[in-house]
This record gives sequence, structure tokens and C-alpha cells, in this order.
Amino acid sequence: MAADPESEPKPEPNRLVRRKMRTRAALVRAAQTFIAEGNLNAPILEITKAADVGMGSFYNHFQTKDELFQAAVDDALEAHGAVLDTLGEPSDDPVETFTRSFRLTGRLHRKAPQLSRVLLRSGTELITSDRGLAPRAIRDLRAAIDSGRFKVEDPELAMVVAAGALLGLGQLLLDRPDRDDAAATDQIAEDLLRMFGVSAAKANKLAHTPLPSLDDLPPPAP
Amino acid sequence: MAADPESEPKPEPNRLVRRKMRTRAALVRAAQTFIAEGNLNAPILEITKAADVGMGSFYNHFQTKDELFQAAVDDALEAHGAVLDTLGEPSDDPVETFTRSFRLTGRLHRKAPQLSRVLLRSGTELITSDRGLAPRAIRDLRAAIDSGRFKVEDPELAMVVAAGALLGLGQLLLDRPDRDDAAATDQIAEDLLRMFGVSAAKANKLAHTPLPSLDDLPPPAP
DNA sequence: CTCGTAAATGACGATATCGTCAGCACTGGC
DNA sequence: GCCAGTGCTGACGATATCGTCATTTACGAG
Repeated sequence: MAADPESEPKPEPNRLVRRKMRTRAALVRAAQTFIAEGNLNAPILEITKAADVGMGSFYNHFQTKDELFQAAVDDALEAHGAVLDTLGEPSDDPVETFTRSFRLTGRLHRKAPQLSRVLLRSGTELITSDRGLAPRAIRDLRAAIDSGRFKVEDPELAMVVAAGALLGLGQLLLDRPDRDDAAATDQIAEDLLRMFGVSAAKANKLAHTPLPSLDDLPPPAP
Repeated sequence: MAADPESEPKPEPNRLVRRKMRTRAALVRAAQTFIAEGNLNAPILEITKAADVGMGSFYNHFQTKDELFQAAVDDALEAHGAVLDTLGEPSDDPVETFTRSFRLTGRLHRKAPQLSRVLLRSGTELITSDRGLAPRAIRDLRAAIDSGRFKVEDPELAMVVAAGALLGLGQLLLDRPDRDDAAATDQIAEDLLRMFGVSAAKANKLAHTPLPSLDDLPPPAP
């Protein structure tokens, strides 16, 4: 979401609207659980039960189940974007920014498994979504290319390779619970950097530089 | 004349069993259509209608809808494997084999859009499936590594990057119908080859070598 | 405290989907 | 031509799911 500091459209959230938002959030979170489990056919009543919310409440917020699931995926993408924004201290070096986002996302699969599964389920669509990883990746890739640090002909191709690699990585980590997520992620990051034209030495350094921790994420809410 | 009917694994498909298989195939093909459209909740009656088959026939072949969909994805993976086997004339060079399979799969997105969409929908699971691309890719990757032509530490990581790239590519081609699929595929193939340690010159040559045509595929059956 | 409003609730009738079953159609053997 | 077998068929009762709505609960304002 674009930041608009001035025009604050939040005229002091009443307790009323806070309650409403909480109900909605509970539904969204429940839906994410079902998505993560692959339970896309769960009846509405089951979802509202899981959200600890009355059956009728569903229709106060969504018209159809698909709408809820869409909102759930959107929310997951937003959450992912928030992770990157929160932990990615701004760097003026787009290569560093790209590398850090990539590595953080790889680690996310273990740190936030439910989020990871929602992203995996939403599948290849997140590659071209305008939320979450994709738009940031494209931005950073273009910047890195413009600065001459990445020698890549087509940013879109670089983008789909990087995003696809992250999806594949997530699936691999899901299948092999004993694998070291950080090592695998950094290895792939290094390989991709080299593929994008960074020298082997620099790629190795960039992909193994210290990283802000993912531990200070607020997974649960009221 | 030297026929021993007993030990024959295919005891000469009767017209009866052929009819049964046709019914099943019709159901599977119909299911693939729905999967490609993202219509995972289609009622059984709709599916049997689309298959031009009586409603009750469904239960002669499958217990649940999920079972049918699973069979549909399996069939798509098999079909994909068949493409690779049919058009991939055996080469003793694993690098060539790998490259050809990759490039053929990339072109498949345009040549067989429905198959492509089923693969995209089945999403990241095809990366670790034991059918279709994945097992072949792993086999060829290992062979290429063993022969010293690929300098890769971890075949599994190479595998998920390649498979993820193909998924991303498919999604990209879906979103950008005007893109040149062959050019994009070959570009990515070349980049991956370099990433796997092949020299730039060889990678370029391998990724742009002539390819058997996908045109002689038998998409429809009786 | 009282009132008006907005959201939450779950019971209920309407609808959609399921899965079975008894009869039908095609097949192969005699 | 007839019979036994196997799969196909669609109508039907059983069940599951939906979406509404009258009622209740929580809140904020005056």
C-alpha cells in the first residue's frame, strides 16, 4: 500500500470499528489456516467456527467464499511485504536490497510456515501479483540493472527465475524438514547473483552477509 | 503365432475394457479442463456432463472428486513425461538431454495450454512429484554432475531452481500472451546452464541448438 | 440513563450436491 | 439367437451447504 502520511483516513478507530476489524481478521486468519491445509472446500460454517465467530458474521464481511479466500491470500502477501519492509533496513544499494529480500523470504518458510504454505498454495500467481515479493523484486532488479551491477537483458525473466526459485525452495523445505533452510537459501541466492552477472567473489560475500533476524515478527494478534 | 495368453500383461484389451478406459479418459480429460479453469468446486454432475457421460459412471471409476482430480494431475504429468520421452531422442550427453527437456517444457506452455495450466495449478507439487519433469530432471542433473560438466554442489537445489524457473516462465507466458515463448525459454535455459557452471559460449550454443518440433503430438484421442 | 445505530448471531427454509440403485445397453461366448 | 457379465445411466431420497433475517448484543452520543 502506498503511504499517505497527510491524508489520514483513520479518524480515530472507534472500538466499534476495531471490533469489526477483529472479526474480519479472525475470518481471514481462519481462512489462511484452511488454505495452508489445502482445505479449499471447507464449508462456511466450519470457517466461522474456526474463527470463533457466528455463522452470520461471515456475510457481514464477504459475499462469497472465494472473496474471503482472495482476501486471505492478499493478506498473506501484505504480511510478506511487511516482513520485507520491516526487516529490510533501506539500503541505497539495490543489489543488497534484492539479496536481503530474497534471503529473508527463504527463511520465512521455516519461521512462518503457515504464511509460507499460503504463498505456496497461491502458487505461481504470486509471481505476477502486485503485492508481496514480486513488485519489490522487480523494482530492485530494475534498479540493479540500471546501476550496471546486474548484467541482465530482461528484468521480467530474471524476476520469474528468482520467484520460481523461491517457490521451489519452499516446496523443497516442506518436503525435507531436516534441511538447513538458511544454507539452502543462501546457496541459491549466491547462484542467482552469479547468474545475474555478479562476480563469484562478490556473490559469495553478498549471500552470506549477516541478516536481520526474523524472530521479532508479530505472528499472533489479539 | 507364438502366443502365450496367460503371461501376457495385456490380455488383449477387449472392446469392453476399451470402452471402460474411454469413459475413464473422458472423465479425466473433463477434469483437466476444470482444473485448467480453476474450477475445483465443480459438481460431479457438471463434470460428467462435460465428459458426455452418465452421472453414475463417475462412481464406476472414482470414489471421490479429489480422487478424480488427483488422477487428472497424474495424467497430465504422465503426458508431460511422454512428450519428453517421445521428442527427446536419447543422447548420451546428459547436459544435452537436460537442456532439451527444459526447452521442450518451456515451449509446451504455448503448444499445449491446457496441459500447461494443469501443471501450473498443480503448482509447486510437481517440483517434487515422481512423475513428469522432476524425476527426469534429477536423473539428468545427477548424470551431468557426475560427468563433471555441471559444477553444482547440491542437485536438489539445482533441481528446484530449474523447476521453479519453468513454473515462473509458464505463469509469465500466461500473463503476457504476446511474449515469444521460445526466446524466453532459451534465454532462461542459457542462464541456468551458466549458473550450473557451463561456459558462456557452450551455454549459448546448447540453448539455441535446433529442437525437435512439438507439432507432432497427439493431443486428442477418440 | 436512554436511545439510535451498527455489528454479531444462529435458526430456518431454500437449494445444491451427493451417492445409491434398479434397470438398460453393449459385449463376448456358446 | 440366447445368456451371463460388465459397465452405463439417470431418477430419487438423503444430506450438506447456503444465505437470509429477526433478534440480540455492544457501542457511542447526548
